[in-house]
Amino acid sequence: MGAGTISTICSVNAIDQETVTRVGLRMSDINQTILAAELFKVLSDPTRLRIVQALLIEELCVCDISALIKISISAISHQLRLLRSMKIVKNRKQGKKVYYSLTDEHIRELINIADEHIHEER
Amino acid sequence: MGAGTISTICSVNAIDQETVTRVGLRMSDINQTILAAELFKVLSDPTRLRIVQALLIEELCVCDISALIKISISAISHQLRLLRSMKIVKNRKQGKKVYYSLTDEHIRELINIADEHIHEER
DNA sequence: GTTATATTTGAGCAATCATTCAAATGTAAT
DNA sequence: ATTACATTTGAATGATTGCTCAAATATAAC
Repeated sequence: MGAGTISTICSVNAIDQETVTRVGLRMSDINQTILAAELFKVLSDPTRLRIVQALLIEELCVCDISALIKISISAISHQLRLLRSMKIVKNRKQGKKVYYSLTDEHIRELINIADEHIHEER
Repeated sequence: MGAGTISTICSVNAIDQETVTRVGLRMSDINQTILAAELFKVLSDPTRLRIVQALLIEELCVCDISALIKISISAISHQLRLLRSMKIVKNRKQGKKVYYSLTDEHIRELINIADEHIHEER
């Protein structure tokens, strides 16, 4: 037998090496892919997406987000922390309350296109 | 004490009910949010996103995708099944091979916008 | 200071998920 | 029918994740 150490990968002959290298050259950098995946991941949870959708309308405090989305304050706060770490939202304190808002409008475009995709029956 | 059964939620007084109802009226349907989250979730895994990026360039067989992305054929096949179930990709058989391609070009827009977002230093 | 309210945080838990492995299916050549 | 190759599938596993609960901050009113 012999052959390489990679056992689960296709036998060498089957791969169209020309195609693989051609496409490989046109693919973006893997690190960029990972960053993009992270961005999509932020929007991949219904709770987080709902928070973002709400903040697209106007700035809100934690308490009101919780009432609006009907999820515990603690859960909201955990998700806001994640959104903050990803630089999707920013916050400002006013008295006892903390108000959150979006840092970026690109998010709006992403959500709009996703909605378009969904509305197209197939 | 007294009050309602919801203990983790903000005490009633703190919620700005007017704000909550105003924003609530402008929010999209929760089911639509869930569908959009599902779409984002498809793109939230680096392996899946890489597959989609490759198929944006041209149609590929499972074997070549595996060689290109350097992930086992089995893992690729599992992800392709998921992508198929979400109607993101379609396939055609030719001999022993199965060729996959994208069903929809909206995906390209989503990925482009995500890339724009990433390239903006902050 | 104490009390009350608003938010954050950490640990713990159940659920989800991406991958691997082994076995099964499909397809073509001998 | 047998062999070889390409892909699919199911079970198992380790890792990640979203939520809850309890406790900790932070801020303001008393």
